[in-house]
Amino acid sequence: MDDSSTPGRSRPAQQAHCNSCSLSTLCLPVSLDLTDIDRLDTIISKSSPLKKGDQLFDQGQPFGSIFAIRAGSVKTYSVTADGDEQITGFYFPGELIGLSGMDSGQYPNAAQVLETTTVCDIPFARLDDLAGELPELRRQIMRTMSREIRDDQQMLLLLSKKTAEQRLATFLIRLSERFRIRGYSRTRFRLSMSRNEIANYLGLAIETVSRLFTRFQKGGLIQVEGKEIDILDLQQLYLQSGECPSLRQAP
Amino acid sequence: MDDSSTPGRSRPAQQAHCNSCSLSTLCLPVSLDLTDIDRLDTIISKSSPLKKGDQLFDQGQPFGSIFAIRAGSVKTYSVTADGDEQITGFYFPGELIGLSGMDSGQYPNAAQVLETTTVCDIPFARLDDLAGELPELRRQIMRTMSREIRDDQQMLLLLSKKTAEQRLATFLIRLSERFRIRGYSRTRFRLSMSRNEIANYLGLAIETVSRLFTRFQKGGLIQVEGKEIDILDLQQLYLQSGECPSLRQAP
DNA sequence: CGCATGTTTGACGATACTCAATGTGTGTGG
DNA sequence: CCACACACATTGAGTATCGTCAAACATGCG
Repeated sequence: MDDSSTPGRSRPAQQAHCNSCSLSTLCLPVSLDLTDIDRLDTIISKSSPLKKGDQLFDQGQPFGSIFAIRAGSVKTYSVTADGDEQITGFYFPGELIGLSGMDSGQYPNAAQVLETTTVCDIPFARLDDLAGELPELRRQIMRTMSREIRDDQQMLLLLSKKTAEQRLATFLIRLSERFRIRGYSRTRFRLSMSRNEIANYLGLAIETVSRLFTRFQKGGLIQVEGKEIDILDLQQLYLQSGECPSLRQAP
Repeated sequence: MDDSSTPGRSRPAQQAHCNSCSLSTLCLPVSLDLTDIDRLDTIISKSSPLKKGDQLFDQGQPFGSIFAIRAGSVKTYSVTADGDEQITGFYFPGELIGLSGMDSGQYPNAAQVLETTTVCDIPFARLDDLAGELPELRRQIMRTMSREIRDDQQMLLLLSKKTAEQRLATFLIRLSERFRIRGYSRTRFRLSMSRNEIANYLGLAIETVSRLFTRFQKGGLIQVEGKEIDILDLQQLYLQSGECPSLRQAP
């Protein structure tokens, strides 16, 4: 079996088709016209399905491509000097990964697949060329990076100021919103990451996360069964989260 | 006295001159040729000196410009639902602020001046136009955003995994490096932010920061006198910080 | 079916926070 | 120029939240 750590090589790369992709309103093609999307298509290749645990890229690996998720989910993480990892984000269909590698020429973090996942491989050199010709593409890339900065800073606030309870409530609410935007239920979904990964991401011990799930369930806020979660009282969860309502997007 | 919350308006804006600016190797003009820098100059205006406490922009304010620091220092912070603030970064000469406002059309955080500071006001719409014509400028903007993402993610790691001691050591080391790059001493410098701001940034209580300064001093690592700091044992401080040596830039 | 991995629950303890008082600097006005 | 006020900083004592350790329990895969 061939090495699937460099997606798109394990089998001959397939060309992607943004035009027919249901994610085009969330992903890079936003606000491109059909002609421009076709040009984007020519540089993008779709990976064969990656399976849980496959690396999209490793920390320190030379930066070459950014990746758009077509289906599945991915985590990014940095590794510290003493070997333990810090998860910096979870990514879902339509989202872009790898942009933080642009500056230094190598990925400053690693990306690993959480479940069976397919991605679009977008060679950065070619994307950059295209960005020079298509102003809307350029803007969309920048907007994506801008959003990433904003989201990371929101996480700084969470890690610095919020209690364990608020962190988990915030986490669930943000997931809920992201699923909603993608057309899924905002109250019933599957957590593709493990408790350990949730804990790591939220800066908590796994035991704390486990206890909180139990407490939220006893309080009637949620119903959990393994990775399946059902949010029973989104309103109450929102109050627990300490989130600022003004930052919500208009429906 | 006129409102200086919108710098560049309090007095007639002066044109900036990147060509003669000593920061051009750190700032936006990196890798632009002289002709291109001249074009950049035409859209940039230099602010009159801002004084401690002045706002560069407020959270939620419509996004219009990004700012480059010429002299002084600035903090950015987000405000939570219940009113307390989280500092998301400190910025020094040659660094760019405000890029996170691109996506949503309003600044998701606020920026406040820590000491007497002058900045360059760069209207984003015009910068964006210029980015369409100058590929190197486009790349530099993207690299800047990429670096911001990387730095924020480093902070996530710090807040999530490091002890109070490691956080402060890391903070001092990173400052040291940034001063070195700017041609200042890497062992003696002035902290333009208060203890409170350091504590806030590092996700600690002010008392903890104060105790750590004392402990570091007793341990012979540093010498503090108010805002003046002298790093006596950079090596040891580095060991305390738990930072990964591989991430250091080549000298 | 059994091992491995992941999750839950409990008891205990440490790190860092809160509260409170004292100490130090800085700017203002007499 | 000094005294006062105010913000900022330091130091101490007590405590709470969350992490660590440990064991039982569930889940899933070969």
